[in-house]
Formats: sequence, structure tokens, C-alpha cells
Amino acid sequence: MANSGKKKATIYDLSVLSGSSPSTVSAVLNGTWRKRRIKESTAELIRSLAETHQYTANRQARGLRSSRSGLVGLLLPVHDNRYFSSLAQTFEAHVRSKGQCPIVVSASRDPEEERKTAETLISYSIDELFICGATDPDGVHEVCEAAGLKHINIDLPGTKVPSVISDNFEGGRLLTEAIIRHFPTDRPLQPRDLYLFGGRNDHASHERIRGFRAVKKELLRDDPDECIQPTGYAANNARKAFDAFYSRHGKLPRGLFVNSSINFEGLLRFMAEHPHDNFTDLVVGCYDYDPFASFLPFPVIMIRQNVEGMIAKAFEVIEQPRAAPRIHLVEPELVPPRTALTGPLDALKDIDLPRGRP
Amino acid sequence: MANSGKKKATIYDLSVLSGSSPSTVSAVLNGTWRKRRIKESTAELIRSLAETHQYTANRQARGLRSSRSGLVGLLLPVHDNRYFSSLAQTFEAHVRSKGQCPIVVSASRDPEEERKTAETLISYSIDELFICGATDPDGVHEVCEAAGLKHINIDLPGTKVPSVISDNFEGGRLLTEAIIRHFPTDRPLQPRDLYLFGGRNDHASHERIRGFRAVKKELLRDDPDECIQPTGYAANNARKAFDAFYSRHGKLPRGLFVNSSINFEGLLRFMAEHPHDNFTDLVVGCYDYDPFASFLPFPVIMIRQNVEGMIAKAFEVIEQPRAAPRIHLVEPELVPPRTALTGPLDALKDIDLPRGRP
DNA sequence: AGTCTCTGCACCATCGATTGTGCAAACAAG
DNA sequence: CTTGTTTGCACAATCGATGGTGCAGAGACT
Repeated sequence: MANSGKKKATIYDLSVLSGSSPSTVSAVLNGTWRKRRIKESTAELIRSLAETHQYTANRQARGLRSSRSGLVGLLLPVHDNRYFSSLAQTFEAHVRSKGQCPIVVSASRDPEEERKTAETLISYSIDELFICGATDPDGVHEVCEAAGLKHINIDLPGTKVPSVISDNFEGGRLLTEAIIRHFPTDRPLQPRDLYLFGGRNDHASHERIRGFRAVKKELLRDDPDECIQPTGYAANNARKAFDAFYSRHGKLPRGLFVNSSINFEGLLRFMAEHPHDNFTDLVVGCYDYDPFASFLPFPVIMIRQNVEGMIAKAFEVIEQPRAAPRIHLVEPELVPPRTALTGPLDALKDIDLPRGRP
Repeated sequence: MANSGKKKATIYDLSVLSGSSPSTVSAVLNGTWRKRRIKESTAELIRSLAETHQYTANRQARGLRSSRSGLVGLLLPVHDNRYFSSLAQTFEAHVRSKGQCPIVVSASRDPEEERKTAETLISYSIDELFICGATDPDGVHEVCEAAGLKHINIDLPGTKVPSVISDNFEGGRLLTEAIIRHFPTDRPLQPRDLYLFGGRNDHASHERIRGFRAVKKELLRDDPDECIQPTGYAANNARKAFDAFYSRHGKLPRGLFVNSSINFEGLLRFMAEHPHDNFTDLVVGCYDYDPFASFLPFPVIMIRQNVEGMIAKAFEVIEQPRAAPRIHLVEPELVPPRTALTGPLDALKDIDLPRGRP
């Protein structure tokens, strides 16, 4: 505790030490000093003092004055999912590269919580907000708009500001077609063999379902309503739906379109309860690539959304002053079974194989 | 843009509207008004004005004055991993329940970046910092200590403040024993059949390796050094190590202890390159439960760390004024193959099965 | 009426950085 | 030597909320 109790150094401390005024110190340390015609030698002195005293600016003070904080927010539905966590990872890298500080918060897909969370972030004077997968993007928009906060939608679109989302119709088509074609031609899939589970009353689900139905009608010649089961985004609700189907038909459908990897976890829960069924005739197509899911013992075809592309596009669009509230589509990618793709973590450096190869 | 350009209301706006002074408004809105003997009716008036004008306090101003921000930080190695994302999810719930705002940031296991990130968080006057899985916890400690910031270590211990971590020795033992016992007694595992891959020169890896070796010596009577391959935390480094082993021996070890699910992704990458090998005699034990990994086509035994327990304990310990820098061990849990556990997301409400069961 | 005690609030300094403005001293031009 | 320009910086207001202090006016009591 030698000098640890000391408060952090301020520009006033440095101004006393350097014999200059606080405003001079401030200018030197925030880079505006040339504009203020501060002598090089004065700047040098102050910089070295700042160095030795470990000065760092108090961002609350700076933010209060400038009504900017350097914080950039990402509002997520949840953290605990590879799709959203890779979004967070990618978002963070982008924000850090701009010299700002990312602040990632989840709001559980609850419209009320989304708005409250946005309010909270606004009260910290965040500079921009990326609204990702919100259940009520326009509700969050109201809050942002009232505070004059730049914002943009990702993953699920709103109608008031631009949105960057996946082409879910095309993704749904791709995935459905891949499921159907994965079955041998001598035992082709029948329309009632292919079900869709999971998702909700949101834009992404609608589009995926639209793609699903379009391809079914096209390739299987029929598209019964009963095959669409938007059971929400909870794993357990999906599990219950699988249970219900199973107890009615004594088996699962041969082809499954699972609307999100969280729903897929519901399928796992179902399977854990039925360890003696071997699901040999099952093909699963699932939105949101997960490397482990891709290697499950039955064919799992996945869609990987272009996270890097979406984030990059969102950063590009949010900078445009008065961009029209249009939807920017980013194409997702079909991932065949047993595929191990690289992700945002591969960009990080690790130790250099200390003894991987002697 | 009707009233949207308006700046947010401040206590000064409300003071004019209500005819009281700013300090009265402040006291009413932050709850200290009884102490200041403000009349109930005055408070009522101000509260209703605040309501209709959608007043929310500027947290930077409040934070500047009180040198607290209401922000609680979590410093993670990475986001994109089920273990860390569930830590984030759980952490967030705890912080929110205390009426504060979580701020989750990753530092890529880079000591320099860990310190810089901590500095940044400190410049926002965060109230507490949870240092999770840091490569250099004591380095981060220095920074926190200098700023008088309460902090605690999670997942990887430091020596200066309390740490809440998993019992990795016991976990390593459990996992190793489970791998060995998973093989039939008529074709038991030989010492050189059981390798450990992944991990680094950190406390967790050391302890797991210690447990691994102890059990090998105990049950297999031998424990060759070559079976320990701490290839770091990157997926690709692990993949290279598997490649190297494979090109030397023409096969993988029958038993694999994989030090983290990210390393496990390296195994998947290896397998994607060797699609024609069928890994029927393979048993994998892996740290950090992932529901999809648990259902892979070969036996995968996993360890789930008690995330909720660790976070809860950390919040408990960090409140203690001058807690000794001891290590608090939390027991992890062995998860048999094909097990679907619930996680933090199951606590969230979802739609009520719109038509899961007609 | 005079003194005391409450009640109910207003005033003002403060947190640390930013930024528009002013003004000496140094220097140049005439 | 005088006027004008540039250099180099100091001053002071400001952002919005907080909290210590002070002080009128109402009521109580003698």
C-alpha cells in the first residue's frame, strides 16, 4: 500500500508539476496541442511527467464535458451461444481497432429489457449502439432516437434505421435443399418426413420458413402446414416438441430443419432421453454453425452466418449520416457435415508450439 | 425528429419546471431526499415531472462526482467459447440483479492487453473488476491496486488477492480415471495409449496435468513424459500436434485428455482431414463441457466447471473488506458421454409453446 | 415579545477534462 | 521607435450530479 492509496493523477497534478496550466496539460495529452500552438518542449515535458506518474485521463470527466464516452454498445439476446459469442468477439475486435471500448450486454430477447438496457447504456453516453437480434428493434430505436444516439440493427431488422442481416430466405432454401438432397434417391424424403422446429414470430424465422416451404414445394411437391413448428428459442420448448412428435409417431421425422443451435440443444436433450434409438436415418439441417454439432453421429448440415461480413457492413453503414432504413443482406454459407471451420479466435496469437513437435 | 433532437432532461431542467433547486431535484431522484427533509409533496411533484420528461440521470456526471460508475467489469480471455460465454451470461445476471451494469471485455490471453484493458476499464471508474482466466493476474492486480479498485481472480489464480477457481487437480483426476475406466477390461489402456493435449504454462493446466499423471501412475502404473503435450490454447496448434502424432504413429492415441474445448476444435480439424479413419477405439476426455461435443460419435467424457458456483462465490468474496489472497476451490462435475445439461439460458423465459402441442 | 427548535429547502463548491477567448511577450516590418 | 503579427500559453466557463452548509420561516415554549 506504499503509494497505492494515492488517487490517480489528474491534469491538475501535472499542471502543478510542470508549471503549466491545466488546459495546456489537457491539450498536450489529448493531442490537440499543435492546434493550440504549444511548444514542442513544453509538450515533451508534460508527456514525460504523464508517463512517470502513470497518468490516464478520467473518461467520465472527459465524457461529461464532450458528451461522448468512447463506449460502443452491442445489445445481444444472449451470450451463451456460438453465434452470438462470435458476434461479440468480432464486434470487440472492430471497436478496439477504432480505439474505443466495447460494451456487450444481453437482454434475453425481452422487449422491455431491451429498452431498459438501451436506456442504461445511453445514460453512460455511449457513442453508438449495435442492436443485435432484438425482439423489438423499433422499440429500442425510439429510446435511441430520443437520446440522439446513432444505432443500427443486426441479425433482426427494424424499420426505422438500416439493418444488416443474413439472407435468411436464401439460407433457408440452401439448407432445405441440402437436407433433401442428402437422402438417397432410392429412399427419397416425403413431404411429411421433413419438419421445421424452433424459431419464433420474427423476421429471420419467417424468412427461413418461407425458404423452407418454397423448396419443399419445389422439390417435394408438397408443403403441409403441420411440418412447421416454431416452438420458440428455448432448448426445452424444442425438446418438448420433439417429445410430442415422438410420442405421436413413435419416431422423429427423417429430415429436420432446426431453426437455431439453441433449439438443437433441445434435440440433444430429447436424444439423451432416448439413448436406445439410433438415429441412423436422420438428417439435420441447422441454422448457426457450431463446430461440435457439425461432427455429430448423424449428418448435420449447417448454415454459418457471415459474422465478420455483417459486423464490417454494420460499421460501414452506421457511419453514413442519414442512411435510409433499408435492409442490407449478407449471404450466409452452407456448411456440409463434418466440417471444422476457423473462427474469430484463430486471429489471436497463441504460444509458439512450445514442444508440439520435438 | 419532432422532439428527438432535444437533449436529455437534466436536473436543471426539472429544477426550473418544478421551481425547486437542482440539489432538491437531485436528492429526490437519487433517493436521499428524506435525509434532506424534502416535503413529500415536493418530491411527488418532481418525480412526476421526471416521469413525464423521461429523465434519466447522466451517469458520467454522477460518476465523476461520486467516483463510482455503477459499472462492474469482467475481463475474459475470449468470448467465443461455451465456458467463457456461460461465465459472461451468469456474471451479467448477477451484476444486473444488484442494479449495476456489467461490462464484459476480452483480452486474448495477452498479459500486455490484459493490463491495458484493465487500465481502460479503470479510466471509466468501474466499481469492481472480475479477472477471469488471465494469463498474468498479478500484472492486472498491480494496475487495479494502483487505482484502488476492488478485484478478484476467477478461473486462474493470482497471488495478491483472493481467487475462485475450479479444483483442477480433482477434475483432472476424475476425467483421467473416467477415460481409463471407459475401456473394456479385456483391452485395457496402456500407459502410452493415453495422451494429454493442450493447455499451457498456467495453474489450471499444471493442476490438470498433475491429476492426469497421478491417476495414470495409480491405475496404469506408468506415466511417460511424452504423453504430456501442452500445445497452448489455439485450435490450430492442437491440430498440428495431432497431425504430428498421427504421421509418426499412423493413428491417434486410444485415449485423449484434451485440455480445453478450443483444443478439442483442433481435434475436429484433424478429423475433418482424415474422414476415412473411423475413430472407433477412441475415448476423449475434455475440459469444459459443451453440449454438442458430448454427443460426438465417439465417447466424450467432459468436465463441467461450476460456473454459477464460481461466480456466486466470487461475488461473495469480493465484498469482504480485506480478504486474504487465498484460493477458493469449487468442485467441477464429471459429465458422462451423451449428456445434455441445462445452462444459464434455461433461466430465461421464452414464448409459451405457441403450438408445440395442439 | 423573545428565544429555541424544527422544517424545508437553496446555495455553492466539487469531481476532471475540454475549449473558446484573451493577452502578454517576442519578433518582424516600416 | 511604433505598429502589426505571431507565438505560447493562461483563464474561466462548462458538462450534470452530489452533498456539506447555511438560513429563512413556522411553531413551541417561557
